[in-house]
Amino acid sequence: MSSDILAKGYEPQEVERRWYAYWEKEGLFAAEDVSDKKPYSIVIPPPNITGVLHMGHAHNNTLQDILCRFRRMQGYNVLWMPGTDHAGIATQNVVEAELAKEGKNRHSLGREEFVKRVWHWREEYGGLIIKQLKRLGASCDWERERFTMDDGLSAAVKTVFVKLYEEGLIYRGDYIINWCPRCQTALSDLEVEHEEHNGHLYYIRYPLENGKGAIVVATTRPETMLGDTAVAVNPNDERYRKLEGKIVILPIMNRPIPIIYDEYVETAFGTGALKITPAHDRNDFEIGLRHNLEAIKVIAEDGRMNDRAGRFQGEDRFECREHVVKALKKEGLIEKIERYQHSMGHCQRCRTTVEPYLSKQWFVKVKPLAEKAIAAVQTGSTRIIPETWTNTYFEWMNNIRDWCISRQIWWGHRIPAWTCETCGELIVATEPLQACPACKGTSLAQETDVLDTWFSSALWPFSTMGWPDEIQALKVFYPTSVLVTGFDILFFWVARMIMMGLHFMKEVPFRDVYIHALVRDAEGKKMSKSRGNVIDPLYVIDEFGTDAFRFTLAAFAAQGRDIKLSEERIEGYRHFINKLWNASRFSLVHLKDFQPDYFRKDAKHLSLADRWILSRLNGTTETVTRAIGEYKFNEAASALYQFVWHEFCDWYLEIIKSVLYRKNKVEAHGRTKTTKPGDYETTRFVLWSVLSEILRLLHPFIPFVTEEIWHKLPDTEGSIMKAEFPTTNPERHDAEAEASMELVMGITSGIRNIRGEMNVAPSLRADAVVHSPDKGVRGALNEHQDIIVNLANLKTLEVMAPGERPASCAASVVGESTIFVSLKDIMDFGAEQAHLAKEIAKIGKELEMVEKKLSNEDFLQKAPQEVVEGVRDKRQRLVEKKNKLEDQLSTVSQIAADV
RNA sequence: AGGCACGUAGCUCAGGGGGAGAGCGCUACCCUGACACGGUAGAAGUCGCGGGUUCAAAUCCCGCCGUGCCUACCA
Repeated sequence: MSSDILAKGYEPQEVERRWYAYWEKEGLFAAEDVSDKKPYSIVIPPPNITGVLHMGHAHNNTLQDILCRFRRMQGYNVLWMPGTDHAGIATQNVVEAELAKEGKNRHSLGREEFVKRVWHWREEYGGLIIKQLKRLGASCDWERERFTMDDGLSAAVKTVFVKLYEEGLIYRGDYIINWCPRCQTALSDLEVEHEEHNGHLYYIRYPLENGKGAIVVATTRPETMLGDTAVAVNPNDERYRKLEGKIVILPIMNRPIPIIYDEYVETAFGTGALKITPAHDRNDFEIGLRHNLEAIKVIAEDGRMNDRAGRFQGEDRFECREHVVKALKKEGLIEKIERYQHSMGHCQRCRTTVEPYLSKQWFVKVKPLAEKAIAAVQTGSTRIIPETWTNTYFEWMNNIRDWCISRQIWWGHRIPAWTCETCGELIVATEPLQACPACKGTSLAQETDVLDTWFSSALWPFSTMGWPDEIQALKVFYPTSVLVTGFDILFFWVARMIMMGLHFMKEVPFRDVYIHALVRDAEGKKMSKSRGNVIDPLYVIDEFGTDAFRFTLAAFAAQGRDIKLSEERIEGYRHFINKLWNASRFSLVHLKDFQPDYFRKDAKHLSLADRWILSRLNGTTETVTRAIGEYKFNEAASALYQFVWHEFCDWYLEIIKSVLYRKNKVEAHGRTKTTKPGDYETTRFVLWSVLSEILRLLHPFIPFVTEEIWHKLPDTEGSIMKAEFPTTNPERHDAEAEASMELVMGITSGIRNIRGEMNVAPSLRADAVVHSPDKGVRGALNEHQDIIVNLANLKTLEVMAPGERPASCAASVVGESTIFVSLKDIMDFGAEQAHLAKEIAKIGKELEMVEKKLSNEDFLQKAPQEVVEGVRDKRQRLVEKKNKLEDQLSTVSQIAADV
């Protein structure tokens, strides 16, 4: 494109739409299955098809996109694998709600029709979040988009299931699981969320069979007593010694149940006697196994009492609780009721109180898999970053329990198992069989349960790449380079991927796991619909532009700290985008008709400012490259912010204006000053180079605006996505230039400071004098005095060895130099005295601390020599500065007195 | 109950044994030809509290307080 001048204001909407379409059309997101380039791969944490883009997605995917764009520009063959998750329970709930509005339910539809309906829903709405990710600028290889229920992934799921079953790592059995009576399905331990709840502890008297007294048990769930099959006490509990072998009569049910002895019972809790309901409590179940107790289910799948609950049949479990207590009270069997706070499990999807429930389910035997997964992190095959999460990972993995993977819903991967209706044989196979291998019977009933959604997610890193087939992509891109995710799914997903990856691929699924923080509201509260404090990413994008949004997320992404987001903060970074836009606009005006090839050969006579900005650019490139490599996105972002705004814009552009304008026949401030021939073109060359590299450094963070400007920049070809990410160049590092510029900037700021303090009108071009004892410093200042004159708005600047104090001026000390700004008619001696006194006081404080240090014998002896020397130097500098300021003060006071 | 993280300027946070930093906000002045979504200058912090290690602690260690989160089978 030609070097058009940029529009006055940056308009994100139009620019974003245009460039995203261009990137897609040009296939710039595509990974190569065969390539000489080094591979770099990331699999996206697949968002739920029911999801709409929220802040968590926005943050998560922005970071991934930064990594992918960065590596692509560095020349890697990047695969960012996208896709979505079928989200079993969540999606089923959504479609069921839709049906309910039509007065239907899934049972009236039947399984097959219902599943069809969900697929329809998915076709219609399931792609929404993908569209939203595109607005975020996500550079996924969309050609490869996968879905956890598509054919390939379903094949992977079946293969894994069958293999694990054959290896004895999947089994079916009757155990206590978490049951959601509303969703009517089993849940894994992880899908249950515990919350503190104000309940009661009921003390219930169970009379002894022999009529001689009773034993009192304490429980929070009286309704489960209907299914009690024992009362347990601790064998070491003196109080209950003599009850050995005794029988109690279970109230209401009038069922004789034994008193048993089990170490599990805590003597200190309640009465030290525990009612045992093996069918409705995990621990009771285990005690029941040890003592061969019957397990009586009294609650049905819908949370209502069943036929084993006697006269309470049909009542809701909580309603039943009240009625049981009432009945017990009536019989005088309630000893007391205490208020009691305890935690209760809730269904992650619908918040219903979860019921511990005895039922036949499928489980994964996790221990053997977990051991290898622990080792992988211990040995560093996979690194978890920040490291602090490894503790959490180990903690969980060491205490892991078997994973209940069967769900009694219809939307999901149906378990590939059949039961022979003739002989009862259980058959597990990837494809349906014609006949039972045991009895040759042909009446085979497929398992109706589906798998936990996370079962298919666990295979994501290799199932998306074509496994179990031997696919080229798998060879190139597995293991993936990094997984970027929030800690909330460390166990659900990350740990399980590591286990499955190791088991089936014999290799970890990712080298790094980068765990990022949560996005919260401005007060640090979790964003939630019910709180009403959510900020919609799409609103933010519309309002401020994607780039401002992305840069904000990156700038706040400090490791280990949550992001508190507010519109105000995003607005701040919109200003940065605008600043870049305008700096580019300025640059492009002056790069009109610029032909870099000519100057590339001849770019020799670099000015101080040129050498300085190139050196600083080099340092910034180094910082940014290192920081992204270490996942320190905030460091990279703030280094760029600092460089672009405060070095490039504030100083470099301001300095080169005099060169650029003169050549344009514009006399800056009406002054003309000769510069060496070729300066103009050299400056343009440096300006062009620096801007070009700034755009490339920023592109991973703010892809749209950088692409837009890139196409206006002379001598660029095609997309900035294909441009090389800047590399550091030792030749550009120029300590001397940085030192000289620091001197020049220091003197400039010093003069500006005096002007500000002494209320010199900004329009007034003042005269200034610098006294400097160092010949080198004088030389440098003389050489670059045009910079100071322009930026401090001076008429004249005189640099000389310390000598007589110029008349009617305010003074300040910078380094070894003393600066004088002539004030003539506007000299205010009182103000100058105050100004100097303030400076002296500041130095005095610093000096005091330094003196204290140097008077400490231990410090002088024990501290490293260079530290001691450093402090001595500092004292020297402070003393000199103080003396100079005091001289000035006494002179000014003298003059003030004379006047 | 156990574990983890955090407490630094009014706000949001970097930093992490020897000179307290940034952004926003605030104050003053300035519509100077890229940008008022801007410029220049300025004010502002016993780095949560107490102890310890050290010549030296915001920084390392211990305790406490506060905040947030995670894990847990005391009914």
